[in-house]
Amino acid sequence: MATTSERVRDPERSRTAILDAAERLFAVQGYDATSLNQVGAAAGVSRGTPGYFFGSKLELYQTVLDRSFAEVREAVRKGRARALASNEDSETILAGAVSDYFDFLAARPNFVRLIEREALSGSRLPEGASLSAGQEALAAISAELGLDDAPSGEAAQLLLSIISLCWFPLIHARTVAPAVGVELENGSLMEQRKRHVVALVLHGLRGSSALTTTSTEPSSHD
Amino acid sequence: MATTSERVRDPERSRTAILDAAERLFAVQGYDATSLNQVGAAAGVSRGTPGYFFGSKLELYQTVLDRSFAEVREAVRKGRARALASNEDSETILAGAVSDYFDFLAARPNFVRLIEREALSGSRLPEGASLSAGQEALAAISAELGLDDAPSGEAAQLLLSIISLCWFPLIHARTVAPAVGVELENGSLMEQRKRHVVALVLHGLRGSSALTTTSTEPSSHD
DNA sequence: AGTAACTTGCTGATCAGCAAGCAAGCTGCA
DNA sequence: TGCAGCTTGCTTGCTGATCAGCAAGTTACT
Repeated sequence: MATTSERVRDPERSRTAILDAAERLFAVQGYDATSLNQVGAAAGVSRGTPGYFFGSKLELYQTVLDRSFAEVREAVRKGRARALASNEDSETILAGAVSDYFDFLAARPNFVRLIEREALSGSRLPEGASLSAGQEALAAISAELGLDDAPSGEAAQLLLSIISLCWFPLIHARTVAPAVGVELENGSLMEQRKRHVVALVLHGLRGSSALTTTSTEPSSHD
Repeated sequence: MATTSERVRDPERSRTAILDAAERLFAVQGYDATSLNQVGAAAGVSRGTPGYFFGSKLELYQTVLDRSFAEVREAVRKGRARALASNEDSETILAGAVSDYFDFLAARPNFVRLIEREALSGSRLPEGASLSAGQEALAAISAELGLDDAPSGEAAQLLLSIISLCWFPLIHARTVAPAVGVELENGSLMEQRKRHVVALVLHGLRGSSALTTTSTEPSSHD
């Protein structure tokens, strides 16, 4: 109180504020379109402070990415643990997992946009962080489908389809979706979309070789 | 001497060369990261020529987009006409359409990237061009499923799922796909992905209400 | 000779990174 | 206890580079 000068020094708070601001700005505007000036202003510090804490714009960006991946990785781990501890049947677990993943992405537009921009920039994802999350998810779904090794890659293909279906409407809610007659701009319409995705995955699963090994030719297993 | 022919003047050729170069550069690098200098160089003209023909960078970009949409619209129209003229059953037509759409997108990475960047920029698509292509595709699939009016939006939801599944692997072949154990970097791996997508859509269709609840049983259902 | 098809010079704006500066607190020593 | 001197947190001035758009110039074709 007596020491309430204009600025309270708190490097941890500054660091976090800068990371939060940078994550949002990089996600919304992209890397190039975001200036350190903007990041500083949004974080309530000066133009030079992001550089002071993170060295360079690029290092700041990489720190943002790392933090996001860590969060995703943690979420996948927890989701898997919950599924393992559950007593539901495979279909119910899978339906719940798809629904949860849909909601997870919907709640993290910054993450989705950052990855999307990474993809457009042509770069690969940092192998450690992304692979560990992806492989954990793959292990979970493989186990659930009883395809632990899955040399055919069926589980991986299905997982990629689930991600595709959950991911796309978030990115293209204002572009492709309305063009084909699907409105997604409010929550209940997005819920409807989610139900369709869950149903499609379940129906696809029932008819696929993953559980029945009968539908498609087991052509070149050797 | 008389015609040193170092430069042949040909405005039509220059225009097209500039549009081609701009389409590629905008798709690969994005709007902001692409300078008119680069466009001119890639098109074999000087730094000022793109501005001379198109007025401004923004007008050049919009012309690029318009040209791309026109091509897509035409492709959808032809695909629909072909499907209408065919005598195959619904499932076969749908499987072929999904496969063709997958290949169509794979052959047009510039288009996919341009739309993706539009989505990330937050802008909507030009209503005329995108709606006409999307609604035409929707009409085609609705007719095929016997859901001409489809107040439930089932056909639109399915169409959006098809687009999601075909679109996503093209964008995320180097990001999400390898993270979950799906490699897509060569043609045969992409073919495998396509087969999975077609199978998933067909299985999902068989189990969905689209064919089983609303209309009379189609003749093909086993 | 006239006009369309280009090119080149210029201007003001923006940005990242560096370096210098300033201020807030801490540490050690009297 | 007090204060000098140092470290850390943070700001501001500067520099070289890039870019879009415009104006003025130049070349080719009719």
